[in-house]
Amino acid sequence: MDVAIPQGSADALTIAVEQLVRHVRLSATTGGLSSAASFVLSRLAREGPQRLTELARAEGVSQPNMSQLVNRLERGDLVRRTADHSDGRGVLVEVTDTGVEVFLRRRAERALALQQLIDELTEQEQHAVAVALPALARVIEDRRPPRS
Amino acid sequence: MDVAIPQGSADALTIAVEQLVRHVRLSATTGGLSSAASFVLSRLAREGPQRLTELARAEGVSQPNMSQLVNRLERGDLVRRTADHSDGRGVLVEVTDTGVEVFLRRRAERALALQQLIDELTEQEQHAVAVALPALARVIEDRRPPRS
DNA sequence: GCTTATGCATAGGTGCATTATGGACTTCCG
DNA sequence: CGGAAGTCCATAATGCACCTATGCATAAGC
Repeated sequence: MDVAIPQGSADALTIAVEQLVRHVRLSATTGGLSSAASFVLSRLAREGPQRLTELARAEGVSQPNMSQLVNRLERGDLVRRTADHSDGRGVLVEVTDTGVEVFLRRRAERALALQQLIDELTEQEQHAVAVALPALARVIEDRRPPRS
Repeated sequence: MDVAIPQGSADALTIAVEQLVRHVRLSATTGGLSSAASFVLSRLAREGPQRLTELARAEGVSQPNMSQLVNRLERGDLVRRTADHSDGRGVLVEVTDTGVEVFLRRRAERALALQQLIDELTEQEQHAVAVALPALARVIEDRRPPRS
């Protein structure tokens, strides 16, 4: 069975990405805030209260999933459900002060962990990372156009 | 609430990483082989049959988790449990032909998806990605030293 | 005002992770 | 040799993150 991986190939990069993904997910446990939860808090902090369905679409997950996620966040006093006065069906999700605080702390922790990784790279590699990661994030963002 | 992100900072890179993580996880569903499963198949294909505990340690997950994961893989005919004749307690996990095939197909799919992202980058950014991702994978690998 | 569409919650299922626990086997040592 | 200790693995119970299917409530259309 030939599973060898040519250096620098798309396969090699794929494996590197998966390694990175796994590392982030495993180290994410510390701090008690999952990746999904962090994304939601980040969005709410950036853009203010939002409709639940809006959140689900923006995060690319199903509406029931977002309902559950908001439930968990609500249990931890990180977000709050409020009524939408302009639409009796709607629910506005709003980040709490605690939520902002926890989110910022977690983001700092993650940044520190990433920095520790980056510190072990050569200078050239560090520069490559500073270019590559935002570039990838950019095309990922562009790829999910707001299907309003 | 100030959640602004300075360009190029560790925070910005952290967010880029999380974007990448989310993208991979969302696109991972297609193909029916999770990240964890893929890692195990990859290792078994590369290194041959291994002890369950060995796998768990190598992948950095708990032993019960690996038990369950092997159960699921076994259900899908992707791996096989065999007895370790030199140790009655042990279980050797072995990838099946189907497992290798499925794994290779999935890896090709992921590589294609990544390639599509990379194709949208500038040439300079592409070069940065080719340097940065393997470098990060390397330091992540180094960071999990074999605590025998 | 009735029908249709939308927003959300709930139920039920899967996968991935954890800790706690127990059974089977090996190993070590007296 | 035989009992104690350690190792390997499985199971149980729990939590999060995802899904589809379904149903209720409200809004919007005719």
